[in-house]
Amino acid sequence: MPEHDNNIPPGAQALFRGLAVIDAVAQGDASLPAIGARIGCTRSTTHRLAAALVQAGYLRSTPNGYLLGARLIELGFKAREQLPLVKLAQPHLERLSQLTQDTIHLGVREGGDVLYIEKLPGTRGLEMRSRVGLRMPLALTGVGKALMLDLDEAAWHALYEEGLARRAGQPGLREQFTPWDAYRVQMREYAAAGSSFDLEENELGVRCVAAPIRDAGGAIVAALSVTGAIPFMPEARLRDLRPEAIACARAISHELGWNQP
Amino acid sequence: MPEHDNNIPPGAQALFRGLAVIDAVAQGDASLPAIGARIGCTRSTTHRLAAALVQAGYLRSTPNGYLLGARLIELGFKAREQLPLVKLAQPHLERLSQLTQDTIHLGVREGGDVLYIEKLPGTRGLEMRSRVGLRMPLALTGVGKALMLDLDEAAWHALYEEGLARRAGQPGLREQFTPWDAYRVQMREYAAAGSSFDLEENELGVRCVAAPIRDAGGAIVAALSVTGAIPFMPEARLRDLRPEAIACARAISHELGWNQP
DNA sequence: TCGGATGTTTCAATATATGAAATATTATCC
DNA sequence: GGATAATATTTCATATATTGAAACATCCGA
Repeated sequence: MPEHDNNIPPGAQALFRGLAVIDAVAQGDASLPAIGARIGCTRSTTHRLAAALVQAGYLRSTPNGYLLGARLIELGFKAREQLPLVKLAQPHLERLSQLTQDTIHLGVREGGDVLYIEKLPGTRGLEMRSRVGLRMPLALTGVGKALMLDLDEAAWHALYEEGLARRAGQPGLREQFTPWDAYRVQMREYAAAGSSFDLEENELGVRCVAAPIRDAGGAIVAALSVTGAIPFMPEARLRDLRPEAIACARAISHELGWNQP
Repeated sequence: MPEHDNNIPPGAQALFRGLAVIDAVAQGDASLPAIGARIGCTRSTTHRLAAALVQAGYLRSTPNGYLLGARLIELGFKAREQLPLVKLAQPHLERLSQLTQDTIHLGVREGGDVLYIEKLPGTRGLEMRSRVGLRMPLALTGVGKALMLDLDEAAWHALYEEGLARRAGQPGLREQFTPWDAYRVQMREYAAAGSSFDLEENELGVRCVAAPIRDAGGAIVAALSVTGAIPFMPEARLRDLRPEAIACARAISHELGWNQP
C-alpha cells in the first residue's frame, strides 16, 4: 500500500487523480464504484479518468472490471533497464548464486520500503514469496536492514515503528516481534559488521544474510541478500556466508566507483 | 515508439500530458527542454508535471536528468501478474523449453505490436535481443504473425505496411524485405497450418516457429514461439518443431477453456 | 567573471476538469 | 421472463484547477 504523498502538488490534481486510479486498480479495485470510493471522486470523474487510462494502455477493461494495462508492463521493464545497477550486478549475483545455491535478492530503498529489483531463485527448491517488483517494509527484511545501516538511531526507530505498524493487519502477524531495545542492539552489531541478518522476522522459516552496496560517494544505494529456508541456514552457515555476501556487495560497489575499505 | 492515440479524450488533458511526460522519459528524453519539446508544452508546465510524477514515484530525478521511477517497476510486475496467462502458461513453456533447449517466447497483441510477456532463455548460449516488455511490429515476428492468423487479408496488408514503415530508420534495415505478394502467400500457408515461421525477417540469423493460443471463445489471445540461431534451426528441424509448438499452444488454450479442434 | 542554458516559482486569465443529473446498459432476483 | 437494482456512459453549466508568460534562481562552460 504505497502511500502516495497525500499533499497533491499544485497544478496537478487531475494527473494525481489519474495516478490514484492506477493505484486503486493495482490494489485490486476493479469496478468504478470501488475505484471512485478509494480516490474520492464522483462516478463521472472516475469513469473519465479510467477511460483515458484505458486509451493510453495503462489500464485494460475486461468483462469483469479494470486491470493494469500492457503499457505498464512495457514501462516497468524499461524502468528496470534504466537502473544500471541490475545489469552491472548480474554477473556478481550469478556467481554468488552458484557458490551458495541459495536465493539471491537485490533491492533498493523506496521511501520506507525495500523494492526488490532482482531475484535469482536458487536451486534448493523451496520458493519464497518475494518477487521482483515487490515492496516490503525496510525494517523487517534483511536487505532493508542493510539499506538502513548508515542511518542514525532516530531513523532506525522511525522505520522500525513504521514497519511494525504496516505489519499489523497482515496475515502472518507475529504478536511478539523483536522489541525495540533488542532490535537496536542488533542493528548496532550489523552496522559495525557491515552486514545484516534476518532471522525469520519477515517470513517464518526463512533466514538471510544481507550486505550493502555503495556508490562512488560511499552512500548505500542498494543491498543484496543470500536467503534460504531454515533447514539450509543453521546459525553456523549464516556466519560463514556473511563474508561471501560482503565480498560480493563490495565487488559491485567497486564497479560503481567505490574504493574505500 | 507506441503512438498514443493523439486524440486526447475530453476532460483528461492534464492526465494525458502527464502520461506523455512518462513516454518522453521512456524514450530517452532526460531534460525538461527535451521533454517539453516532445510533448509540446512550456517549460513551466513540463516542470510541474515532471515534479508531480517524481513525487508519485513514476519518475526519478538524477543529477543528469529524469529517468523512469521505481513505482513503474512495481506496477509493471503487478500488471504482468494480472495477466493470468503468464502463470498458467509457465509450466507448459518450461516443458517446451526443456524439450527443445531453445528460447521460448510468449507474446500478446498490443495495437499493431506484439508485446513479449514471457521469455525462457534456452540453454544454447546465444542470446537474442528480445526481452520481456519489448514491443515489436506484429508483421515482422513469428509470434506476431501467429497472432495475425485469424485476420483477413486487408488487415494483414495494413499490418505489413505498418511494420515495414516502422522498420525504416532502424539500424538493421534490410532493403529488400519479403515483398507483399510472397508475404501473403506465406501467411495463407501459416493460417492453414495453424502456425507461423519467422525466417530471419526480424533479426538476422534468428529463426522461429510460432503457434497461437486461443481463449474459451476461440479468439487468439496470445502466441508462443520456439526460437533459435540458424546453426540450430535448419529447415528440417523447424518443420519438426512445428507440431511441438502447436501442441504446447493447444495445451495452454485448453486451460483457457478452448476445446475445439 | 561573464553569458547562455536549464531549473524553479509566481500569478492573472481562461481553458479545462468537475459533479449533478439524465440516459443506457448490464446484472440480479423473484 | 419481466421487474428491479446496480453499474456504465454521456451531457452540460459552473467554478476551479491548469496554463503560459514572465521574473527569478542556479548551474554550467568559456
